[in-house]
Amino acid sequence: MTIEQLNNDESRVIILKAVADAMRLKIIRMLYYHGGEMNCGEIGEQLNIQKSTVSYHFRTLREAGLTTTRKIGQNKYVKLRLDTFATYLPGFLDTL
Amino acid sequence: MTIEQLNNDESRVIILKAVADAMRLKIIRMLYYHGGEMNCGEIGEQLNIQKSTVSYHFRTLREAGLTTTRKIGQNKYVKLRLDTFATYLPGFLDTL
DNA sequence: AAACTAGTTCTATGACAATCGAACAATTAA
DNA sequence: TTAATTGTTCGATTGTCATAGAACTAGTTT
Repeated sequence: MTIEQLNNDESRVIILKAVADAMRLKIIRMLYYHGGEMNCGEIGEQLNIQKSTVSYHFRTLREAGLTTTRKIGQNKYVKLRLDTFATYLPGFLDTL
Repeated sequence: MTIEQLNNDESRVIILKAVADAMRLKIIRMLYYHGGEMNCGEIGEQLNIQKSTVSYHFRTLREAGLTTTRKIGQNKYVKLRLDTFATYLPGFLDTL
């Protein structure tokens, strides 16, 4: 079940909930100001929480359609889906 | 304690959480498309939930700085604070 | 092959959120 | 002054969310 299959309000709520968390805001801000992709570990290091928790937040963002993930070897690279932000939260990233 | 006294991320999370709920999205949409102020009862009627629940959602929106309230006699009128939306969620209302 | 590294999944836990119904307060109408 | 109306607050319930730690998978290094 991906975000695109839900009706408008359901996906909107999922997206907003995904963004409505201090940790995930930090992750989004990092990704945005970094520009491109970031290693999951790289991000996790700066958050000072367990890797299982980091993984949980990445999943939440991915399932909300706010990020994409690419695996290379044992590393995973995450980047923001600017299209989703533009559709549901236009201008939001620039306020961070 | 009002939203303006908190640091940026704290208020951001409160605002986003306030918006990340299906009922409150409906309320916001109603207020936005109606244009001006609306009677609490008027809004509540269309939501099909108990008045105590409606009151709870109004408080959540107000404490997040997303609405203001004005009491006239026994009625209460609510309107959106467009300034808050513009600052934290620019363009968001137009996506609704 | 064995040890190491990067992430995920599972289970448990504590905190917080949404809802309801009942009691309450304040205003207006009869 | 008693009814009715409009909204708030309180207590209880149910559900969801964020976190941690342990066990696990997949890929890498030695």
